[in-house]
Amino acid sequence: MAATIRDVARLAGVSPSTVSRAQSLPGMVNAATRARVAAAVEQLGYEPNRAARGLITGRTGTIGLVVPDLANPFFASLTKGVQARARHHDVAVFVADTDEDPAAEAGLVRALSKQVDGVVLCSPRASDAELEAIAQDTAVVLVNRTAGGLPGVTYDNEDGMRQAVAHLVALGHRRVAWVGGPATSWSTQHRGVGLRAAAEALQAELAPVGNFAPTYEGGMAAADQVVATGATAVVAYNDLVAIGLLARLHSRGISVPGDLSVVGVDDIAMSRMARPALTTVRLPKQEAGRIAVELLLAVLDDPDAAQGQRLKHGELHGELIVRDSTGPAPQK
Amino acid sequence: MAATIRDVARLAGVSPSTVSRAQSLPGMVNAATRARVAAAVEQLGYEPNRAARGLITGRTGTIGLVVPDLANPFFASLTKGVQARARHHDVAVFVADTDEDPAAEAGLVRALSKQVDGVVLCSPRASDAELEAIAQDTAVVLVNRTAGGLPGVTYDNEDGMRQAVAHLVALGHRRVAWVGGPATSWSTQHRGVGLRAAAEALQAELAPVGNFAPTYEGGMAAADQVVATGATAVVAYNDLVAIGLLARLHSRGISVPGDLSVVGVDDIAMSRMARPALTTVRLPKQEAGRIAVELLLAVLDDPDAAQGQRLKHGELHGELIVRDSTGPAPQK
DNA sequence: ACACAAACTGCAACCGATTGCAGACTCAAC
DNA sequence: GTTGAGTCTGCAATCGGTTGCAGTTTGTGT
Repeated sequence: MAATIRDVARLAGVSPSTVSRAQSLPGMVNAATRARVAAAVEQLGYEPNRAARGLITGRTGTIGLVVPDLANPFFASLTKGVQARARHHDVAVFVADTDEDPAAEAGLVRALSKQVDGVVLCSPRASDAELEAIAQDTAVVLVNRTAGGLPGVTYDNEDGMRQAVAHLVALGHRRVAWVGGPATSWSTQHRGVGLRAAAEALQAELAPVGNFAPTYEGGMAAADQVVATGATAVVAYNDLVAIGLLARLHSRGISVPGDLSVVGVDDIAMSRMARPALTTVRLPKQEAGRIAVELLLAVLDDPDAAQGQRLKHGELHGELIVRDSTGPAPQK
Repeated sequence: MAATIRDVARLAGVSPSTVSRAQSLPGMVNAATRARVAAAVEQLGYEPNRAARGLITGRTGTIGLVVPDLANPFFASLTKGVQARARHHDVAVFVADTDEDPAAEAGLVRALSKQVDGVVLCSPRASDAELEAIAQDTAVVLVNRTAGGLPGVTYDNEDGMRQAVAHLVALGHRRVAWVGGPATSWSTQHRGVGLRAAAEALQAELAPVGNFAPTYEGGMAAADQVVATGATAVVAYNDLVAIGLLARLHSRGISVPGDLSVVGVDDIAMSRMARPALTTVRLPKQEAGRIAVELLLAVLDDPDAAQGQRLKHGELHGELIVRDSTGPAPQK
């Protein structure tokens, strides 16, 4: 069994209170005593039990992270960012994966909320009302989503889409297909809006082909519909979908970018390994994770800031990375 | 603030003890009382605080998971397996990522150990002695590694490598290069042993090119050395490395599988998306995660089983998935 | 109506920490 | 030698649960 504060106290010949203070308020205890305590701590390899501390202080030094799918590299990177930042603040992270199941979301947050100080919720599918209800009794920071006045970090999807469309239009494309992700996804909606706005501004035509799973399979499923639109370029919800498109287009003998240009979103590691390497809007994923942690810790330090008017919100910008999957529009 | 057991007790008009028992030992409390408690629980959305329970029972219902790199799809899948199984047992999971830093390992486990019942350690780089020391005061289950008599789950690397070599030899390859992963990696060692044994048995020649980072970059870095060996086929430490090889070989104008056949290990999602699609030894990743959880829970239920003689250990088998990156050896 | 067992329920102690408060000690000044 | 201020340290309460033990009901047999 691991050492408790009492074991340390006994060994150092002081009371548990003194041990506790020696750790957290060193100035308050005599240097000689402090040294004895430090020696005992060292000898026993003592680490305070955060759970117990949490009961008293209300701060467990633990946060939760809820993501739709850890196998999606986008969320894996984001998780790494959260991890890294959390460790930097000496905070532990609970990770939960909803498996893209909206129903599991609320339950997971509820289950988590008791054991953590707050939760980072990524790309939640729940309604605004549900999210605000959750935020009633748990500190919440959203990622890839806005809801009510909840603090969060998002990407400027409109701007990213504008970059993508501008790139395609410059290459001579006039008709651009759009493969959306889950219909309830905030990102899908905002990317759709951004695309429509950009298409209008740049006098291109947008051809949405509907909503698909945000996966490789989703892209495979969407490919033929994309071809049927007669578009010369396509923007996919994310890179996974774009790579699925690439695969299906390849097997149908459609050349990329010769016949069709493909643009993704995210810039996951896989994208530069794709053949052809994928042109995509790079989103700073780890950065988003880091900011989410900072936001959450800030909210925890001053809950009123979040409840009141000055809500915190970070917005990150994507950057178009041009690779080999986009090229001049074919001459008809 | 979330509801506590006292709130529920007050609302139901009973004592906290009764609420506690109504939850855990339903048979011990009157049906009518139990119903009142259940209603109160429902109304308040009460969930017991695991941390507090853990102080008494010694079981927090939480386990830790330590992986080298969450951005590596292999570990992402494994994590999903752990998650899923843990949720099934109503156990929460702390995930920590060491960023492939062996020094961080022990520290993370130490930090985790106070807040969890046990830890699943994936592909640890620490020495056997260090691992056994850790296991002294924390229940540990290893994945991709054996050490002392610690319980764990591993893959039969020898058999997987045998399948790969047999496949290559059948295609006429006689000289096979081997790109190893981190030198301290248990998997690297066992795959190396398996390859040597298989090569000897099948009268092929093995050309090891050294140790590389288990990443896409590692593969890029190894490619030219592989070519220099004059081998007609190469087995890579994992799929990430294999895909890195593919990329560098492509840019050097070396045809796969025309000039060189490439085999990976893991079968991550990316592998079937690679061009050419990667032949690889598929390892059941989520399965490993699930088994690790079962093992850990079994150890927790009966610690002596692990300390004593009947140590638990799971071994999984890989399966060669033949895709397009392997073909007949070129005629010289 | 009374005794007695069985079935419930509540009291109080406990887990491992933190922290307000008060007591003990040191030391200097009068 | 007392007094007073200033440090340091320990006592005890507390957090949210769990559980051994004892007390209260309830129901049954006579």
